[in-house]
Amino acid sequence: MGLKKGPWSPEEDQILVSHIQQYGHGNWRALPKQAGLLRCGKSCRLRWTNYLRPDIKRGNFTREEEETIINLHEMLGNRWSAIAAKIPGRTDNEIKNVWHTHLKKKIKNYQSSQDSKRRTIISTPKCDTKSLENSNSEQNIVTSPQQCSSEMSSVTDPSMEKTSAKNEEMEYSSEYFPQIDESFWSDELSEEDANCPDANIEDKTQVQFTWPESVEKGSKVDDSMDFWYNLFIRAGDMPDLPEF
DNA sequence: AACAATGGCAACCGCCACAAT
DNA sequence: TATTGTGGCGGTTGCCATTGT
Repeated sequence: MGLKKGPWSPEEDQILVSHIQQYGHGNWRALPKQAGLLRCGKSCRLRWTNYLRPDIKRGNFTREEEETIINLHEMLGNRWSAIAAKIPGRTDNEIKNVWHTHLKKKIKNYQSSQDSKRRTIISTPKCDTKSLENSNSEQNIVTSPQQCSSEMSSVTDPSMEKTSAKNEEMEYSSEYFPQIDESFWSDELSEEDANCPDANIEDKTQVQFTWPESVEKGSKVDDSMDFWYNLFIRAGDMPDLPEF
């Protein structure tokens, strides 16, 4: 009753900081009353942990921090507090925000450019694209590991309904997310990506089968290679794979 | 210059886990 | 064992600044 909400004023910040410096924050619920703040304890705790704590690091995230977030998110998912615990001076809220506003988009763009680079399907005579088509009646092209894996899951469980949220989850799934390289950190498409020969191709069955040069044995891309390998096995033909 | 659309971020909300009673 | 209080977490909202038309 009568509690203030919304943005904190500098005066409120000052009161909270000096009270915590003097008495600590043993009991958040009791704190605002003791400090003379018209805020709920929860609001005080959030303000302190996300903004006023002396060990908070302000300013833009460094490239190393962003990379750490991406790697940890790959391992931990949306466990922001666990991720924050590994990045000194950053809060879970801040990391969550930077993920949703910057990194998610970056990853999406990067994935599409990488998918475009290693897009499948085979123009060599050894590859039987017809059988690929037959194995997938709805679409005659498999454009990405993500798309493929979702389609395969629908094969194993045709009744399964996928919501858009689920699809988005698949889209951002890192199962086939390759190691990031320099191009990831650019907001612009690289010249190479922009000129990617299959970017505008209409007949995607004619797309050349290539692995990106950056792929190295032992990288996470190996998982997707296994995937493609299995797919070709299913399709009944196997293209020549490059040596590493 | 005015308005609309978009993005970034701080703050709030609802839920959950856990400890104390 | 059930209830209550508290802190913590992740998802969401809403404000404000910036950008586009």
